Amino acid sequence: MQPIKVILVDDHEIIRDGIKALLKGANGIEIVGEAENGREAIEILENGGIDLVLMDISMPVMNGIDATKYISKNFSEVKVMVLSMHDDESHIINMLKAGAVGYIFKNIGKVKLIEAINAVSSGDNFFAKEASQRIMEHFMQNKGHEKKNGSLKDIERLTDREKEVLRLIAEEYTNQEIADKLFLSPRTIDTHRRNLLQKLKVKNTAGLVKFAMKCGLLD
Amino acid sequence: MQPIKVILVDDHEIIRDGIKALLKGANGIEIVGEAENGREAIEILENGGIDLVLMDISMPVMNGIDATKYISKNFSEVKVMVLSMHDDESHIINMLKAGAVGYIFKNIGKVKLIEAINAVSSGDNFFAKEASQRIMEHFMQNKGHEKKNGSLKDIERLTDREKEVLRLIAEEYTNQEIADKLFLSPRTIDTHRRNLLQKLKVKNTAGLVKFAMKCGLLD
DNA sequence: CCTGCACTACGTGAAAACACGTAGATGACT
DNA sequence: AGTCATCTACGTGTTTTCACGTAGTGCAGG
Repeated sequence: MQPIKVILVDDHEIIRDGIKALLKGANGIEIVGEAENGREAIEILENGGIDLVLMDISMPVMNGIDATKYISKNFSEVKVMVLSMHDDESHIINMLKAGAVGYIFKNIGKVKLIEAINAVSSGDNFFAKEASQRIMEHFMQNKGHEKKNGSLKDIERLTDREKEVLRLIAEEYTNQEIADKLFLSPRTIDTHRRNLLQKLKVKNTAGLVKFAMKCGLLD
Repeated sequence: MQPIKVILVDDHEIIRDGIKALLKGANGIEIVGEAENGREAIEILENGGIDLVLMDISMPVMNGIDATKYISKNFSEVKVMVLSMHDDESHIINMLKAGAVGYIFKNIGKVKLIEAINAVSSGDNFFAKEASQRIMEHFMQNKGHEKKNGSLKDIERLTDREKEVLRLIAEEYTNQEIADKLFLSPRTIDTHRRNLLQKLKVKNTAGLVKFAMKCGLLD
C-alpha cells in the first residue's frame, strides 16, 4: 500500500515538530511538506501528490477556514483534517462547512492520531470527542429550530401588547422611546420585555430580535 | 483495560451472527448481549454495564431512531453506533439528531469495525465514508441557504473578525462571553461592536442581529 | 363572586451596552 | 519610507438592559 502523503499546516514550528515526532515510525504515513499558513499550503498542493492536510485554524495571511474552503473546492481529492486547540462550536461548524472531514485536538496521542489519519484517508470521518459533542449540540439546536410549529406555538402565547413591544424592540427603539410611542411608562415596557424574555426562553435583546424575524413580525 | 461491552441490535439473526464472527478474537471488545428491536435493547441497558450499542435502523416493535433517542436521553453514558444498510441523507441525519455518535455500513470489514468501535467508545465520532458524504451534503445545503438575500455590499466591508463577533452577538452572547471564547479582552469586543454599529449604520444590538440574519450569518 | 389573565407600574440594584477618545502592533501596499 | 487597514486594548462615563419582587386595575368566564 502506498503511504499516505501528509502536509502539516500550522504557524508554530513547535507544533509541527511535535506532530512529526508523534508520527515518526508510523507505518504508511509520510509527512512530505509543511506550511505556515493557508496560502503556503495551497502552493504545495498545486504540485500534486498530497493525500491529506493537517490544518490549524488561526494562522496569519490565510486562515484555516478559508484555506479549507479553497482546498475542498479546488482539490477535491485532498482530505483536510483540522488540528486545533479550539473546541468552540463556531470554529468546528465553520470548518465542517468549509469541507473538513476530521477534527482533532493538539493534545492528541500517537495511537489516536494515526487512527484518525487512517480513517479520513480512507474516506471516513473522524471527529474527536469534544468536536463530536459540539456537532451534536449543533444538531440538537437545529432540532429546536426545526419546530416552526414550536415557534408558532410560542407566538400565539404572546399577547397583542407584547407583540407590539417586541416589534418596536426589533426596530431598534429603546424602552424609553417605545414608552413615548405607546404613551406608557418605561417601567411597563421593561416588564413586557422581561415577560417576553421568559416566554420565549431567550437570554437578551438579540434573542428577541431573532424570534421576531423568524415569526415574520417584521418585514 | 476493561473490554468494551457491546450489544447488537438487529432483527436479522444472520446479521448478528456475521458481526459476532467479525469480532471474534478482537481484543478489548466483548459482545454481551443481543436484541431484535429497540424495546429489547432498552431492557438490556436497564441492567447496566453496557458501553456501546450497535444499532440497526429498521426494526419491528421499536425502530432504531426512537430507540436511540431514548437511549441518549436516559443512558447518556452509552454510545450508540448505527449499523445500517441505508446511506440516504434522511436516515443518517435523523440518527445523528437522535444522538448516534457513529454510522457504519453492514459491508464493513473487520479492521475498520474494530477501529470504529474503539473510536466511539473513547468518545470520538466515527462516520463511514458514505455517511460522511451525506453529512457534508447536509452542511453544504445549509451553506447554500445562507446566501439568499442580503446586503452583500455591506457584509463585504466587514472584516473576518467583525463577522465572527457579529455572529456571536446574534447568538446571544455578552461581550464578556465572546471575549472568553475568542481569547480576547472584553474591551476589544466592545470596540468591534462599536465599529459594527457604525459600519452598518444601526443603533443597537437589535439592528446588528437583524443585519446578521438578513445576510445569513446565522443558520 | 372569584379566579385568571392582560395590562399597567414602581423600587432597587447589578450587569451590559453604548459613547466618546486614544493608541500600540502588525502587515500590506505603494 | 510612509500610509492605510486591521486587530488589539485601555480610560471614563452615561444609558440601557436585565433581574427579582411587588401590586393595582379592568375584564372575561365559570
